[in-house]
Amino acid sequence: MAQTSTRDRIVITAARLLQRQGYVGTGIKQIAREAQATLGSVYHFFPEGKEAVAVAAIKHGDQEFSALLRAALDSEESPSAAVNACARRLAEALRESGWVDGCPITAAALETLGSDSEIQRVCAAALRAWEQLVYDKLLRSGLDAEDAKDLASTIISTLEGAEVTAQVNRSEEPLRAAGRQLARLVGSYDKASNLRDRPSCT
Amino acid sequence: MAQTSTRDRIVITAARLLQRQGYVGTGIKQIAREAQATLGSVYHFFPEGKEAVAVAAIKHGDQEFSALLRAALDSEESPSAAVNACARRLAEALRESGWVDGCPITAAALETLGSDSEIQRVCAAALRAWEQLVYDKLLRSGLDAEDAKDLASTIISTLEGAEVTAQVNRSEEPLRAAGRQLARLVGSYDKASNLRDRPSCT
DNA sequence: CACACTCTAAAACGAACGTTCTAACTAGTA
DNA sequence: TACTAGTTAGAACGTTCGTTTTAGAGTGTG
Repeated sequence: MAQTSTRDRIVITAARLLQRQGYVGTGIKQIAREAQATLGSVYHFFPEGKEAVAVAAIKHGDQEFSALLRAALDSEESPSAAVNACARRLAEALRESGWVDGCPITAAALETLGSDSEIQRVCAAALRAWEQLVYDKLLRSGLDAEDAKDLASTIISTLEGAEVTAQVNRSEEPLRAAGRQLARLVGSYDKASNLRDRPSCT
Repeated sequence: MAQTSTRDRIVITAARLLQRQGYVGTGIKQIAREAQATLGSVYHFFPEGKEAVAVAAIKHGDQEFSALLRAALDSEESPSAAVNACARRLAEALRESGWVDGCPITAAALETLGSDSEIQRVCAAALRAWEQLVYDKLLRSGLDAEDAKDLASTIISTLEGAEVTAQVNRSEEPLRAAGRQLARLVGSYDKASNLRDRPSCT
């Protein structure tokens, strides 16, 4: 962290703080302090002010989360096991952070719902990107396009919600339960085709 | 609203604002203004300050959400249809509010994760209560206790997450998709027993 | 050396924050 | 009328907010 550029330190620190305290709860002076930068540096790199810092930070969090999701999805071949792996990795990361580092965008997204700020748009884009990752995995596994669309949306929603529930309860269990149930749900689409092809049950 | 007591107006207004802007994003002066009360009144009824107002507001939102959930769960006999009804009613209410009135506690819960404030505890209690409502419905429908526990947790998580996704995307679709998938998931537990009892497939 | 450019430092601005305080108004009771 | 308790009104305190401003280092090029 000492050899990273000042700009990177600001973005990374802002991402962590936004994720934990939300947009309004995070001061630009706090970002500067914890990033070991000065207020002048922050406004030098982000002359448009706080919102620009937040947008960059959310994009950073988006990519980090995408990487985690991609790794988990690629770690298992079957889509149901892959989805379960996502939930398990999220649970692990959440516990290790002391239940504070959850979804990088939820808090900021909820606070800026009323306003039509740029923050809204990057959050929406992040959600869409994550859904696309899941969607692609499901398609590669041979699911119907329409089924995959509904499923991918639900999987992201469930992971999102289970993460919040896990944070509030300070427990991995909501995420683990969500992983199990999502695996069962995804598996039910496989089984449907299995049943169709199985000669003993038609 | 004109004939409700000042205290009630404060609580109801605070609940709406907390739900839309979160805890730090909602000022105590704004609460007083929009509740048509004065700052003196607010501190008269809540001498402990902002946090006490928030706790009362969140408890109010909890009960309102519980009522909606209970009504939806009771509107259908089969558990899968009931869960789907929950999602549909949430989608309806969300659209009617212009995508701003989502889950009454998520925003406040996320902001106060680090601190061990009373707000944390009421939010956790609310989540547990909602889960219990779903759990009871599933038990009444004849599911295993262990299955019902996992399922109820996942259902609440999914509704929670789908609501956020729907808000960010300004669309009912995430909630409707979640409702469909949750219905399928719950139905798969029914079908398991159906399959077991069906003579043509053993 | 001088110059331009990037980056950092620190002080200061008005506005809004949560909170406290005192004063006044409105019943109801004697 | 006088007294009390419950409620409202509004000014004021110190602090922090996001932002602006001005000045000063650091570095490579002419």
